[in-house]
Amino acid sequence: MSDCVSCENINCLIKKNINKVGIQKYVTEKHNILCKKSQQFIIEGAPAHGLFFVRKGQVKVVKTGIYGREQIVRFAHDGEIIGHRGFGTTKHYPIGALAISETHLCNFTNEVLQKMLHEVHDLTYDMMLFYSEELNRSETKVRKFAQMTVREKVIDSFLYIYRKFGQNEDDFFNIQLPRKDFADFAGTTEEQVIRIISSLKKEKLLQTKGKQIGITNINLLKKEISEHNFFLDS
Amino acid sequence: MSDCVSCENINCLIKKNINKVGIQKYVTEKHNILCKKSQQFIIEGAPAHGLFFVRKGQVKVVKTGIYGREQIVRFAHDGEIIGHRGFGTTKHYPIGALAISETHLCNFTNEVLQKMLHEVHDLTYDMMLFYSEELNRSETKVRKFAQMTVREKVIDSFLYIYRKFGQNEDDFFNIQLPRKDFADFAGTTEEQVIRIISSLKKEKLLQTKGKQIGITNINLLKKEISEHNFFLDS
DNA sequence: TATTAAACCTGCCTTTTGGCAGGTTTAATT
DNA sequence: AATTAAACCTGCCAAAAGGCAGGTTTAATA
Repeated sequence: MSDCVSCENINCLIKKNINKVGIQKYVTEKHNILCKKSQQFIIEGAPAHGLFFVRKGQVKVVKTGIYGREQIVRFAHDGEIIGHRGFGTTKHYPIGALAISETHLCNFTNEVLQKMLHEVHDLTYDMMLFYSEELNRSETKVRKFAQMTVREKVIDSFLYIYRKFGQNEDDFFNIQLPRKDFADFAGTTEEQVIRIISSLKKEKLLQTKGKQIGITNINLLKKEISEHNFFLDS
Repeated sequence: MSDCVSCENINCLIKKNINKVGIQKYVTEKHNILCKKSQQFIIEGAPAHGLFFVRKGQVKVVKTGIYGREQIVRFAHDGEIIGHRGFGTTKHYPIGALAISETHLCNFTNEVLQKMLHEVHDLTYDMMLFYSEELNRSETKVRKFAQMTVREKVIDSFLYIYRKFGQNEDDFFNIQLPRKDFADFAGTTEEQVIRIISSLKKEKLLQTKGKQIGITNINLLKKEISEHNFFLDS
């Protein structure tokens, strides 16, 4: 059983505000959910029934695109919010979400959340700032998609995964994703990703071992993006 | 001179909350600014000195992209917010903004804004919802850029301009933009836009007269996008 | 361990997109 | 009205990206 006081996700907005007056009674109303690997816990288009926080685990957020193509919006792990896009005027989730590995979630229903936000103003303010940052990230992504070559987009995806999940002592990502997922995240096809991985291996920037992928020369890889491309982050 | 009470932009978040307690003293501190045509009032990368509201006029929001390519993030007119991307953790504007036609702006400094948001909680809540909607729009745009063909992206841009600015009695957009701006907005090149305009004219979906562009068959044009593409909006 | 399915890889070709060059039209200025 | 500059247009070709086919490897399962 998880209460927010003992939670160690210090980047979680609830945890950050856990000592504010009025929040306690709402926190006791949250639900704890356990998701098995590849289990979907938000279905795109379904009525929004609240906000999720990743207590521990790995999640991918997806959106059905044109011609039914799947688009991976982002990946998330400990402390991060999922389903905030369903909050606001739209009463349906615009995205789907599923656990990549076994994942513990905290869920606040929309009713609880709404009451909480109207009472705990510091939390509302933090949420506003959070959305504001998400917006900046998203618009950076728009620019990337509009202007990067496929090679750059794929490299950018690797750097994103590196930043977010890190690598183990053997220099492989701490998360296992099929090539197809990188393609859906970078906005290209599986074949292109595979081809670019091949090139990057020849250039000694990347290594693979079965499904595992790892960056062997992070600085050179970063350089390839940042050359034309000042201060991007997401 | 403009005070918010007599303002007719009912979609403006300040106007919407003008009767809430505590807001009046901040509203008197806003500045009124008049921009001439093509005058830039936000410079990308400059320290953020507050939020702008369009009282009356037409604005384009730009972002320098890769290889120095210009990306048009969005267009704005009466009642809309500009510069909200500079609010939050970043202390610099991530975007630039300039008037397309003569434009009256209202400006709140960051200090005033911050105080106001900490006192008028309904405004903060509305701002949060606003950001949330902007985020959804932005992510829809990511998907478009990732998956649409150039033709679809250009058509989508025309529909966006049509929705936002409308057309006059002769069926031309109520805003004049060069082909290059459509390209920068759609994420392609001027030549492609020109080619697609040519095709659309032959197909009797579009008309032009000098720089002016207008949609002559909105339903057919919409259909071309919505065919593969359920419920997109932005 | 043998079998099977899924994921990965590569070569080949087609389609899409981009960029240059050089022209025409339009609009602004003198 | 003549000049000039900006915007617009088109043909041509090169580069980039995508998709198919058929193979290999890897991992899961009986």
